[in-house]
Amino acid sequence: MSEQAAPSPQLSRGEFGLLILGLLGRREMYGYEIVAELRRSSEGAIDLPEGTVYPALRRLERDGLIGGHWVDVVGGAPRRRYYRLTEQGERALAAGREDWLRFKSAADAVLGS
Amino acid sequence: MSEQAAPSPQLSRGEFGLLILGLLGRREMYGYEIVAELRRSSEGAIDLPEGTVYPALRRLERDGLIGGHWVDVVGGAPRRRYYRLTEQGERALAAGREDWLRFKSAADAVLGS
DNA sequence: GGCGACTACCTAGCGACTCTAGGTACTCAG
DNA sequence: CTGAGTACCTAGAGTCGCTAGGTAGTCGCC
Repeated sequence: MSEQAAPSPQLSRGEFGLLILGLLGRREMYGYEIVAELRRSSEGAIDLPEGTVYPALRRLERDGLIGGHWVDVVGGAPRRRYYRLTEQGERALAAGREDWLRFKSAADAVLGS
Repeated sequence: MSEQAAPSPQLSRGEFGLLILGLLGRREMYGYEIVAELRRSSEGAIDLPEGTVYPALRRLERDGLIGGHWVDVVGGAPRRRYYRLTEQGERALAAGREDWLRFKSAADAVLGS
């Protein structure tokens, strides 16, 4: 290992980034859609403002975990930037899922629910 | 409202603080012990450095969620600062547990585990 | 023709948190 | 006398989340 710095030694950092990766693991999506889809598929429990999501998408792209491309929409609607996982992003998602499972049961043990 | 700022609109902020509250909900503990106990009861999954825990304890005390008192130890060992939950801390822990449950199932839905 | 609502993107800057990397001070074993 | 253990602490850097704006176009409504 150590071909690259581990991004989440402790989870907690980049947690929302992981959720975005989770969504993009299902299908290609654009920022505005991610905000809505996150709210919908979490039944309102996770409601990230745009000012959180757009910078997160830029970080994920900067770090090579996702790739984006512009798509023009017919009918004068604003163009969209669609993102999909890169191969590195797939691996990060898989690792992140494991981290999440570990963290979840650890936190459950501590919180005693 | 605004008798006091809501501390966790989205979880994620003060998550480790919540874990500390969870431990202190079981019994009085001191900082150094919390580090070890967190590592032990999470089976190594959560391993916070002292530089994270001590400032977190100070914040929690500053915010009135925990109260600390010094205890001298016989035998020349360093004195310890034991912390226990205040009433406000108990309430915060209960609310935090609910937040955690909501966040957990939301994240599970998104990550699809 | 003007107003609000919606889609879709973006950024600067504040505040908050985590962690690194030290430091203090004392005890005990070898 | 060196190292390991206990137990506390802090400054500073880096990162992240969110507020609060802004741009720009379309659409429906009165």
